[in-house]
Parts: sequence; C-alpha cells; structure tokens
Amino acid sequence: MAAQRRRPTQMDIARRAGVSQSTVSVVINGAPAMAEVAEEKQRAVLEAAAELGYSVNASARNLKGGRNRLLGVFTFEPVFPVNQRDFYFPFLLGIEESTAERGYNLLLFSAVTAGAERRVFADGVNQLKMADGCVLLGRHLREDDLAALLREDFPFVFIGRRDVPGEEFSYVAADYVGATRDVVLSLAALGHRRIAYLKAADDKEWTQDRETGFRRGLEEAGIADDQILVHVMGEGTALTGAELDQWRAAGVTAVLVEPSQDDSAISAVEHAATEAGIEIPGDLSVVLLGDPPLVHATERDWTRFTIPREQMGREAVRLLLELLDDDAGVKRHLYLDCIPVPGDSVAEPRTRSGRTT
Amino acid sequence: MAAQRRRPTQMDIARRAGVSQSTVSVVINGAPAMAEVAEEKQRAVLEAAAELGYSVNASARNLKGGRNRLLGVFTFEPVFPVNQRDFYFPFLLGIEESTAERGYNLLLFSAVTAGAERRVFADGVNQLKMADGCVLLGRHLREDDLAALLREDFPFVFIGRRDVPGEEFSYVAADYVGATRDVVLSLAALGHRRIAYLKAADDKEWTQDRETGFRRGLEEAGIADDQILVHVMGEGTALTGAELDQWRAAGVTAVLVEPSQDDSAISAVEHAATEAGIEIPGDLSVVLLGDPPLVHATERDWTRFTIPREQMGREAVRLLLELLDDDAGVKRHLYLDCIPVPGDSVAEPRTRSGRTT
DNA sequence: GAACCTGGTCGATACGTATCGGGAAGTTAT
DNA sequence: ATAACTTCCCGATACGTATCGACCAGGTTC
Repeated sequence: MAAQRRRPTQMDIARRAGVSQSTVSVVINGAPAMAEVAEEKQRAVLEAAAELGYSVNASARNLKGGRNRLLGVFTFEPVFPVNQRDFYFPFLLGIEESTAERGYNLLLFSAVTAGAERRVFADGVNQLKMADGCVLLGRHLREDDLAALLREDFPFVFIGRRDVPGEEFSYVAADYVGATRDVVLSLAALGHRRIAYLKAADDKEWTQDRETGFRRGLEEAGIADDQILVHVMGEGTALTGAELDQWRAAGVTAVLVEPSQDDSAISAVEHAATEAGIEIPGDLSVVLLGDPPLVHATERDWTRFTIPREQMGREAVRLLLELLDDDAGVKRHLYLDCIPVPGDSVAEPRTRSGRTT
Repeated sequence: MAAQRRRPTQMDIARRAGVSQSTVSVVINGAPAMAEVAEEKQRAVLEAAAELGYSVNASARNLKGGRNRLLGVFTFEPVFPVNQRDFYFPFLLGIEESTAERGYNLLLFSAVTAGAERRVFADGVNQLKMADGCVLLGRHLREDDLAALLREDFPFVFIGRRDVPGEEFSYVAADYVGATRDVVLSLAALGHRRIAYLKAADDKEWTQDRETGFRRGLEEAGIADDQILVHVMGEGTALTGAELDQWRAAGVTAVLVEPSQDDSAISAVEHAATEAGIEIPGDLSVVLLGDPPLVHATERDWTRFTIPREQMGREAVRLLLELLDDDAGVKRHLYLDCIPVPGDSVAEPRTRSGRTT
C-alpha cells in the first residue's frame, strides 16, 4: 500500500500514459502548445496524473525559469502580521483576496533566521526566489536587502511609499498628502484658523507626507505661514496638559494627531486634555491622521480618515502581476485615496459660535 | 552596471577561484566534507562568492532532496474569511508561529479554483504537494480529497477531530468531551440537578463530543438518565421564550449552549430569556461550550471554556514535522485541554439558595 | 622500493521540468 | 507520384546543485 515512497514525476506519467515526458509537460502545463496535442492523449495524461497523484515539483519548474504561481509576502517587522490586531493585518487580507482570485497561492516568508532580525537573505540564499514575485511590508526597510533585490532584478512591490535615493521600484501608497490637506481644508471651512500638528518622532515617508499635506492645506486655506504649529511627539515624551494650555492661549482650536502604532499618541492627547480641563471637541477639535488598529476600542469616535489597507493589498498584487507579465519592468507608483470618517471629535471653534456642549 | 543579467552560479565562482564546481558546493554548503578542503581554497571560494554577490539557488538545491522547506495550510473555507475570520485566525497564528520558529515558510493554498468550492485537486493535480506537508483546516471536509491524499501518502495533519471510517490520519483536536464533562460537574457541584443541552444542528464530530461529555458528566454527577434534556437548535429555528418557560417548569436551572459560528445560538438564548422574563444567571445559569469569535463583543461575560486554538496550530505543525521526519508514518491523535473561563452567567440554583440578584 | 594509506580535489551523474528542433505520419496540391 | 504542408509527438538538452567514486600526489610502513 505504502510502497510508493517516491513522488511521481512526469516520467512516471509518461510511461503510464504511453507518451513522452515532454508531452506530459505540455499537457500538465496547459502550455499554448497544448492545442496541438491530441485530445485522446491529453485525457490519458491527465488521467494518469490523477491516478498517480502527481503534482508539479516547484523547485524543478523554478529551476528552469518557469513560474510557480506563487506570490510571496515578506515583512521587515520582527513578527509576521498574521495577528488581526496588527497594523499590517488588513494589508494581508487584501493581498490574500486578490491573490486567490487570480489563481495564485500565497507564500508567507515567515521563517525566522538565526538572528532576531528578519532578512531577505538567509545563508546567502535569496529566499524570496521561491515565489514568482513578492509583496514587501514593514517599517524597517533594510536598504542593503532592497538593493540586492533590485540588483537581482527580482520583481516586487512595496506597500507604502518608500523613497530610497538612487533606487527605483514599485509601490502602492496611501495618499497621506491629499488626505491631510483635505482635513485641514474642512477644519478651515468650519472656522478654525489656528491648527496644530502633532507629528510622530520618526521622520519616515508617511510622516513627511502628512506634514506636506498639512502645510499645503494651510496654504490653500489662506492661513499664513507664521500660524504653523508643529509639535513632535518624542519617544515616550507624553504631551502635557500644560502644553495644551499654551496652545489654547495661542489660539489653537484644532489639532491633527498622527497616530502611532501603539495608540500612545491618541491616549496622550486624551489624557492631556483631561488634565488641562479641555473639552473635546468643545474647546479643541481633534482629527486623527489615520486609523490605528485599536481605534475602535476607544470610547470616543474620533474624526479621522481610513487608510484603504485592503485595497492597497489588492492593488499591490495587481501591480506585481503586471510586473511579472511585462518584460519591460516599468516601476510604478500608485497612490490610493484615504476615506474620511466623520466622528465626534470635531466641532466649530468656540470663538466663532458661542455654543457650549 | 546592469550588465550582469544572470545570477552568478557556483560555476562562475569556480572559474574565478580556479577550482571545480563541486568544491564550491562543498565550501558554500559548509558541508562536513569542508574540513578536508585546503584553507587557502576555502578563502578563495568565499572571496569570489562575495565579489560576485552569489546566492544559492534554493530551487536547485531542493531539487536534489525533494524538500522545499515549505509547510502548507489548506482550508476548505476561504483562508481569511472576513465574516468569521476570528474563528480561524488563532489557528493560523499558532501555525505561523511554530512554522517560523522551525525555519519553515508557510504556503497558503488560497487559490480558488473554477467553482466556488475549494478543492485539493485542480485538473487532477494535487496542488498541496508543492509543500512538504500540510495542515488542513475547515468544517466541510471533502472525503474524496482526503482519501486521495491518504492514498498518495502525502503528509498532513488535520485540525479538529475527524472520524472517517476506514481512514487513519493525524489530527490535533480540542478535548470537548472532557471540557463539557467538567462544566457539568462544576454545575452539579453548585447544586444544579436539571441541566439542558442546546445542541447544534449539524451532527459533526465536535457536536458529538460535547454531547458525549454532557452525558458523561451527568453520569459522574449521579444524575439519572431520565433527567437528560437535549434541544437541537435547528437552522434558523430560534429558541422561544415559551420553550424556556417549559424548561423552567421542568426544573431546569442550567443550560449548556453550543455556540454556532455566527453567534446566533447565544443571541437566541439571550433573546428568549428576555422574552420569558428569565434572569441570567439568577433564574438560569448558562455556560457556553466554546468561545465563539464575537464573545468579547457581547455585553455579558459568559461563563465558558476557551478552545486552545493557537496551541492547536502549534501542535499541528509539530506533529506534521514529526510525520515528515519519521519514515514510519505513524498517525497520531492529539487532544488538548480547553481552558475554563469563569464568567458571570452561572450562579447557584435559586431553589437551593434563596438568594436573589 | 613496493604496497599502502590519506588528505585534497575533480569529473560525472542525478534530480524534475520546460522547450526547441526535428521527424514521422497523414493530407493536399501539383 | 512527389513535393509541400500539417499535425502531432518525441529526443535531446539545459537549468544549478549535491554527492559519490575516482584519482593523484606525497608520505609511511615493512
């Protein structure tokens, strides 16, 4: 019963079906040449394949330069974002969905190499090559790995805008610039004139984009440069009530908060407001520039915008498959709109309407 | 700069270092035979490899041994079902964790074939074989697929107990029998004498196990057979307040509820209780035989037990790797304990203690 | 000095698949 | 009847690596 220890190969099928290995390859493969194979033989081959329980050997096919119909996902984060609470999880969802639709399987490069750090190259092996192409995720981009991938001409798409000088590659990003600009404009439309921006400490692309949008919005709203107020949230440096008081004294009626991954920024704002006796949104309107994972767990329904994460995942796959089909290898950048979520943390500034809460 | 189109191979290194490809293989590989290679040559090889930016071709390497260091996950449901994702996610989490630890990558067989139904075999080709082994998930087991897998001697582990007559294979299951028995015993210890069991309609293994545990618990508690009260929740057949009233009249003071995937069972109980003016836990103690995904979203903190999903995922991987290493191919069944979660839906029966809520 | 080891290297081969050029039938046009 | 085409299939080969047996130089042992 369990005599068959070795995996059946195309040769085995060939013998059983009375054809050559090449013919088996053509049929199994559904290659364009299949049209020229007699239907009778096709049936014989498929039948034999089924009986033997044949399946393609990924390595062998890959060796020849063929496709595996495998798309990879690699993350630079220490933990693979398979946990639903994770910021990156919705991306995975979109990736999976799109991948499945297109008849590809998904390869999660989750194996942890010797060190704690996650690398593309383990033992000098480019692990990603097992997949036809790869979607890259994560904040802590290793530039040397990236350079190596580019050097090898390996097809990949990054999720999130990445600006690496001298390197050109495809990514799918959220349009933080536009979304933040829109927030500023709608606040201005409500009558807010002095708006602060609570900026994240690490000056990555997504932070820069939000600041760009902030400044652009102010400009378009006709608010002078000298009104610009940017506060950088240091590592662990909580926002104090005193600081909020200063802002109020300076005429600030609204603040944009860039959410950190662990929601500390949000709770810091809420805490500081309570401390200073400032009411949200009565005294201060607050808008989150994004939707961190735990935003639903907070009591307040923050006014914010949603990053179209699932869609980004889907588009990344689409782009990747395009990349695979095009030999040209054009690198493309795709920006997706964020979706405004009206919450209850925004109101007209008190100075204009005497309304109290 | 981009002249080097082709990846460097061991042959390239060999030429550059003035040795043979075999020697390169030995050195790169760090094989035991490396001790017998002159240090001078070792240096030359490594140097050349570094200069060329060499990286091993995993496919070629695996072609030899047949192993891809890939573990598959196959589910008879969509891999990331949006509506009930929380149900399957903990399994995946455990699988991923364990897989990563052991240096394997994870292959999600998410490709959807022509029909909506998910099959192991597409075009008579077993897709799973792309992985070295596979973890199987999902409620709707296709027995023909399973039989074919067994016939092919493909290594896999099922998550959840599966009883297929005449077939023998490995699985990792939650010990519903023991967990349910314990629930009954602890209710009996509180003084409950008449306990009802709200059973799911589909008579799958996990439902059978709970019923077995229910009966065993009653027996051990010395409650007579004629006291047994099992109510099958039909498809969409809501539990009515009238029915609950009948139970109360019959002396029922506690009910075990088998949660359905969509939490309809729970809300049905709650609704019926409200309708009949029955207080939980004052008039009726309720215990959930499991922890459905949305249990945290409900207002009440149900007394229940937790299925050790992550652990099940981890153990499944462990078992699978054992299966891969053992040529013997012993099929094993692993039962893991559920963890009791004390909630606030259980109290002593009113008939014994006059305490009111 | 012949027989024997031994450390160090290489050549040959196998792994399973994809592809290309060619060849054996069969068909049509001359 | 033969040339020119089709149609359908096969043989040969290449992909990059790991491994095993062969080989060779130099040293050791009687």
